[in-house]
Amino acid sequence: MADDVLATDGRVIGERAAATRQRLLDAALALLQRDGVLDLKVVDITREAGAAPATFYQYFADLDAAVLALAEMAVDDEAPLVDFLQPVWSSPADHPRAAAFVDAYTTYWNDHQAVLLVRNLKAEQGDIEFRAVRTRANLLLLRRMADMVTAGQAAGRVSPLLDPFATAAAMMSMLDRLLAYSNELRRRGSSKEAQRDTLVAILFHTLSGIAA
Amino acid sequence: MADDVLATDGRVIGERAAATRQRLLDAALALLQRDGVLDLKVVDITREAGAAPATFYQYFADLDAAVLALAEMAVDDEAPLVDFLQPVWSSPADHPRAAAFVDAYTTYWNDHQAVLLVRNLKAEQGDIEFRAVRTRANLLLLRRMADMVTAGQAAGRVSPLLDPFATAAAMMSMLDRLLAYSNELRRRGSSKEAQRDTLVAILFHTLSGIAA
DNA sequence: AGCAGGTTTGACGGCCCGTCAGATGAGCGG
DNA sequence: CCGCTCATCTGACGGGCCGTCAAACCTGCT
Repeated sequence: MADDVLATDGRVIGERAAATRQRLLDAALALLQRDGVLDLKVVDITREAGAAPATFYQYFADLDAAVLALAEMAVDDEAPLVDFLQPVWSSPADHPRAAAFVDAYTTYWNDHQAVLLVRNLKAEQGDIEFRAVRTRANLLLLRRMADMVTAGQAAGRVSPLLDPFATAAAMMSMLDRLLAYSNELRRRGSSKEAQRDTLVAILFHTLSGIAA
Repeated sequence: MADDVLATDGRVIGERAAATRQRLLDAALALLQRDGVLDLKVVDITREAGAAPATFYQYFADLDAAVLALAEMAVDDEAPLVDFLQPVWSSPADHPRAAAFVDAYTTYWNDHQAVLLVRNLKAEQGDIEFRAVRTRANLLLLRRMADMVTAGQAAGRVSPLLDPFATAAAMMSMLDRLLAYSNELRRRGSSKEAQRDTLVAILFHTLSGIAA
């Protein structure tokens, strides 16, 4: 399967076109980070990229398609995080692994925040394609966390009341949102370190069943 | 303090005007729920409300101001939820209280989802006013949860590693986001009941320190 | 040089924005 | 019932962005 990039009209694009497309994506990302989705305009993107407005539509059906492409780019960066969830946390000595995971996830989130916020909004509003990218991005991590819960339950450490997949999703949700919330929390008196340690403690206990 | 509603030009508005303003808000809410923020247009709002486009600007400086007004309306509905967090959960017999809280919060979320999604997006993108409404909406619950953690720590049930406020925020985050995620989870094999029970279990254990 | 693609563009009709100046409605003194 | 006044609403407009053409432009090849 050739996953060549296609233009809007379906033709496979060449080197020059690929470069233009990439310039457009770079410009879109920059504007997204600076102004947010609600102010993202294709005119601005093309201006920023030094192209004519019409060029944009050669490569993207509309603004959504471009943002979706940005979301695709973030998928790959999430996969390596799964390494921090291996092997199953089964003793207090594994606590640092949870900390390392939280730190790595925090970095990932900070790098991609602007895109992830839109991706999640669109997904939650019911857009099927954005749901799909989100799922594709998270699935490795979710499955791995669910496996940890299942293993913990088999070993009698984790409460059997927990649904493994729902638990995994709850942990991911907590991570995502708390990071988005982070600055406000600081203003209310929880230092970044306290936030981090709290996340680590909840995550470690929930997935391993081991008291902190 | 008279918190009379003002028109854009600063004058206090009368009865007829108040009704028009409300019709505009109702229309905006309906469209927001149907199409999402990204497709929300003032022309559509006024058309839906049976008014001229210019009328909209009598009462709202722009689209944001109207959405902010909708977010304000959601604040009041969140306050009553604090009753479910009283008194402090201190024995396994309090488990049903956690369940009742999750159910009530779920209802609240479902009723206001469209508005809450935008409010959170804007807040996370750094908009100060939207941050303020969000904080105002959540603060009662957050404080109460933080108090529960503090009480649990004093009683030796809850790990001292947890920062009370950060823990509260983590729980709220988990609730918000998991609800947004809910339908997708169902498709992956976690029933609504399993999701609910999982949320309840994590929430109850984290805030009370009591194993499920 | 000349040709054949792939690639970019200028220009256009259409829609939405946000703002006027003026029209419409409602209450009130006569 | 009139006519006045002030609050409220509106039609119409310049400006900007959207999305789509047909035409102009590049680039590699013969």
